[in-house]
Parts: sequence; C-alpha cells; structure tokens
Amino acid sequence: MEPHEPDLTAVPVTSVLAALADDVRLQIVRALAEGGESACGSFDFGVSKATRSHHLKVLREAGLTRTRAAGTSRLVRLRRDELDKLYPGLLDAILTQRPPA
Amino acid sequence: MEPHEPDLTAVPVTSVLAALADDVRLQIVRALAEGGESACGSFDFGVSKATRSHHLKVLREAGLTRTRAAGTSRLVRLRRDELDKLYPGLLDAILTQRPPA
DNA sequence: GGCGTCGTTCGATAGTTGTCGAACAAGGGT
DNA sequence: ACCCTTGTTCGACAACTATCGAACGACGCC
Repeated sequence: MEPHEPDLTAVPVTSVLAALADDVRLQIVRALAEGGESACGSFDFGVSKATRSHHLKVLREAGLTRTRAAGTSRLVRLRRDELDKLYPGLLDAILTQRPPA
Repeated sequence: MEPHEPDLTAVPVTSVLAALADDVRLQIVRALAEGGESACGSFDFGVSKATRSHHLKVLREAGLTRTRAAGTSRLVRLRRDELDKLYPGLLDAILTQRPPA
C-alpha cells in the first residue's frame, strides 16, 4: 500500500484547514509538534483505534504528516518544514496554546 | 436580532479553522481582506443568497467577521486586528495565494 | 507454526453541513 | 401606499464525516 502522501502544493488550502479543524486531529498534531515522530498507538485520545486510524489517514492525505513502517508499528511525523515553508506561521498560530481566560 | 458576534478568545480554534475550511467562505474572507468592508450582496460566488447568508453566519459566529446594518444592506468586515493578535500569521498564511504550480 | 500486538479496512449508524427554493422581514424610493 | 431590493429564516434534501465493532493483514516473538 502506498501511503498516499501528496505533494503539499497539490492539496487545496481548504483540505489542510479541514484536516486541522477537528479536536482529535489537532491533539495529534500538537503531540507530534512536541514529541516528534511517534507511533500511531501513542495517540490515545479516547477514541477507538479505528477512529484514530481514520484521523491519521485524514492528516496524511491532507499532506500534514508522513508515515513509515517500523516493524509492527507505524511511525508518524509532522511535515513541519514543508508546512512552514508553504504556510508560514500557520502551525505556530494554531499550536500556540491561548490563555485560558 | 443581536448579530451574535462572540469574543474571539471564546471560540475554539477548531471552529475558526472549520469556518475557513470552505471554498466559498475562503473566497469571502479573501474578498474582505482585499476590499475591506463590503455589503453581503457583493459576494456572488455562484451560490444562492440563502447559502451566502448561511456562510456569512458561520463566519460571524466563528468570530471572523463583524456585521452592521446600513440602510437596506448589511456591511461585513474582517476582524483582522483581533485575528492577527490571537493567531498571528494565520490569515497571512492562508490568504497568500500560492504559486499555481 | 502459532499467538499476540499493531494497525487498516469494512459496513453501519448517527450527526453535521452545504445547498436550494420559498416564505418572510426591513428599508428606501417613487 | 406600493413595490423593489436586500437579507434572514425555514424546511428539505443530499453529501460528507466522526464514530464504533468486527474482520482482516502484517510483523515479531516464543
């Protein structure tokens, strides 16, 4: 199975934004931004593994992540440099935790 | 009818992103960023006025725009300064037209 | 080889969303 | 007063999406 990781410039902005416009996926992206490359299973945000797999697929197909096999696991990482180049400031703006009040 | 324009800090990031993750709404935001305050009717992007009204409502309730009545029309404007303050770089990153290739 | 782990895929389902036409409301002009 | 313009709201409908359990596949290990 090709992991279907598109060229970021070929992904419409709306798809990138839609991929980020979900709470679970945003948590995944935040975790990746902080923790670097991580196994799929490390994102346990109260959803089933089927749902998690679905969200990772959305992120991957929106050009936000890359996935590679590593034994029985799969390692996911943010395509941060590409994102920062194409959408400078986007990730920073989104990932910055806002003041609670 | 109060226009229901929330405090931006009270709007979840995902709602802001979701509001921007639609082609019609993104066109509206682009037009507002370029043209400043505009009447609702000036956004004729091939959708009915009902649909346009719906999209403007989504943008307003996501904290992206402000609306004020002006005679028979309604003028809409981007809350750019607030957005730039809370999400620095977000609008710029999104509104910048990417190279076609 | 067999088993457990990790992850994807399938089918189903409930909820959300984009779209429309039609009906309604508010203003301005003649 | 009438009408036309401008927008909003109300169903209705189709399309998409988030979610799950279950079945399946791939890999390492014992």
